Amino acid sequence: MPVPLYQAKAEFFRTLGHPVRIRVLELLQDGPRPVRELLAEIEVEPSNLSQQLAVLRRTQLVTATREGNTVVYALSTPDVAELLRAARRILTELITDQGALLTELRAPGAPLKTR
Amino acid sequence: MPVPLYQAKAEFFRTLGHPVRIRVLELLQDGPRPVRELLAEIEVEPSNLSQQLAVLRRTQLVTATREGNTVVYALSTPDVAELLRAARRILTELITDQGALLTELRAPGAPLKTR
DNA sequence: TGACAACTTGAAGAAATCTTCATCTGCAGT
DNA sequence: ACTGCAGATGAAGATTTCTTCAAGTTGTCA
Repeated sequence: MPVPLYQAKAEFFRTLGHPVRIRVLELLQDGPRPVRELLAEIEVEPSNLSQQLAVLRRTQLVTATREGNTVVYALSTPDVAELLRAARRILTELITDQGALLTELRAPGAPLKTR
Repeated sequence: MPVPLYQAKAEFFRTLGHPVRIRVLELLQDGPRPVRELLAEIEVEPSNLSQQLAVLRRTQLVTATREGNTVVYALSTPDVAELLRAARRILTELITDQGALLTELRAPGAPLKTR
């Protein structure tokens, strides 16, 4: 393997590991969008958004197309949407598990489940 | 949204964004394994592996169980395996799509397409 | 109990990533 | 050509994450 695959995978996940980039990808799930719209929905400075879009472009997760005086971004493959769904499933599960534990901890006198 | 969900997602992906942690998760896809075995397959110092395992434990992606004088790790949910598969699909696609352009991936930002 | 093995933990310097600011490019309208 | 707008880029300081080393647990066995 030219570049260790697990290295590439790690890099890939790291590019997803940023709130703004996640939001961008989620917004693009519903179809292409101009930067202007992304900017309206994500609370971040224009130059910061641009930086994050550049990261997504470098890893080929999105494509940018100039249309007149605006730039339109789109997911480069629908697989990305599927990945985000898989992630959401896991997160939901992990969080509800934790949440259940938390509520039990908050209820004094209630016996803790032991596994 | 209760607590920014996209923040939690980003954190989640960041924990996957490390070569050693990825390898660990992939090895655990085939079932639980003692640290000793992980150590034999991953080229990393014991203390470093331990640090990475701690990260995975904190985010609840894996569980650790002491069995005699060894510690056995396991995926906390099979969904993790599915996520890794989805990631592999995307990566494969992105990489084959690029073909010869792969070399340029590292260097400058991809130029904008013009229409 | 003492020695050893298997891991974990804390801490600190090194390295990577983020945010922000100033500057720059490409396009449209005048 | 000049101006303004939409984004992009480079660079620097702040923040986070990594790696490594020394020291600490916990369990086993003699």
